[in-house]
Amino acid sequence: MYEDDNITCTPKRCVLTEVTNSANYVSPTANLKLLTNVALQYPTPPPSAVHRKEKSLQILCDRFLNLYPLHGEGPVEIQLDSTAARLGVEKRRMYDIINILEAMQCAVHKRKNTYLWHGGARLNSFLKMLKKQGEHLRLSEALRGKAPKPPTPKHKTLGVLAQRFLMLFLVEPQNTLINLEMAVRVLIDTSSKNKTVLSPEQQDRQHKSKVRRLYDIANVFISIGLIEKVSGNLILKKPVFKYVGPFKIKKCEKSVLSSVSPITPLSVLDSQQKASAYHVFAGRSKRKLEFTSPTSTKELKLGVTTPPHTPSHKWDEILLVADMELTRINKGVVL
DNA sequence: AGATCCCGCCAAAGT
DNA sequence: ACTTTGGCGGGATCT
Repeated sequence: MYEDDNITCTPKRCVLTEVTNSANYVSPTANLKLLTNVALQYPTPPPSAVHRKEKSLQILCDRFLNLYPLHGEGPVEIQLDSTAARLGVEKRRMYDIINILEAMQCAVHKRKNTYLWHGGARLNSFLKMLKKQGEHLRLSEALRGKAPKPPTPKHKTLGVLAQRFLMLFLVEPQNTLINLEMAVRVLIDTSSKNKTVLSPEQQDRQHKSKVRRLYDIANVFISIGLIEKVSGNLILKKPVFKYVGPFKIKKCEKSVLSSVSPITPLSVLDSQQKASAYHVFAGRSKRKLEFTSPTSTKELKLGVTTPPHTPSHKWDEILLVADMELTRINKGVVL
């Protein structure tokens, strides 16, 4: 059922005697032993090579969603260990995925080893809240160095990072392209690091680490259908991402339906909603994912200037990103 | 060579 | 003390 996804074709049949040079009949048991030995003779199929892609978080998440669809019935319980086994991965990888999905309200940590899967049932409303939160954090301004970068909590950093990464898309005009460099810049809290004045070396390490995480996050976001990687842009070599959610129906590799536009309008994002909860995640644990406590915004009092709608075509998009990128490059290191 | 990011060590949080 | 979570970055792989 599962696990068959990777199989591309059936290995070519061949008679045992061809392989063993033996014409004598052997019992099934002996056969097995023989085959095992023969198999060991052959060079172990490249343990890596093509396999790396197969092991990507995106693929893994795809397979995970195969087991637990975004658009399923009622909530379902997920056992991490057994799921990991079914998917044939280390349990550690399950944490990578489930943490991000949890941050998207797709699942809730119920108890040890157990999550309650809600799928995308809450996604739309949650995205609305994320956008609000993003505006509250003034991420749009922060992106352009017009506002301080919001401090980041210490727990659930992957989940928080995922949420904030997504906020960037929600807060910006539709179709804004965002690259990882831009994102990391706002998402790294450089301001108050206690007294630890990050040495330029540590800074670089931190930066790289954050980028790694964003790659991970981007991969599951892509799997969920929230964002897309925009490839082949002529201006920037680095990849940029584009928001395409919520609920872009995953195009199944196998069957292609006739319908064309599986993209749900983003109208939901424009409506207002009272966002009262900062603590998004239920649960009594210390490892609670929380939105940054209400930023004590008394220093800068600017109205949120999120542009209403700026339908822009490709070039505008690219130029926007290019502009920001150039600005960064020219500006060098900034606080 | 630089971008991408899998893998798993090991420490913190939880029981 | 033991187990479960998950931060983190070395280095393999891909472009």
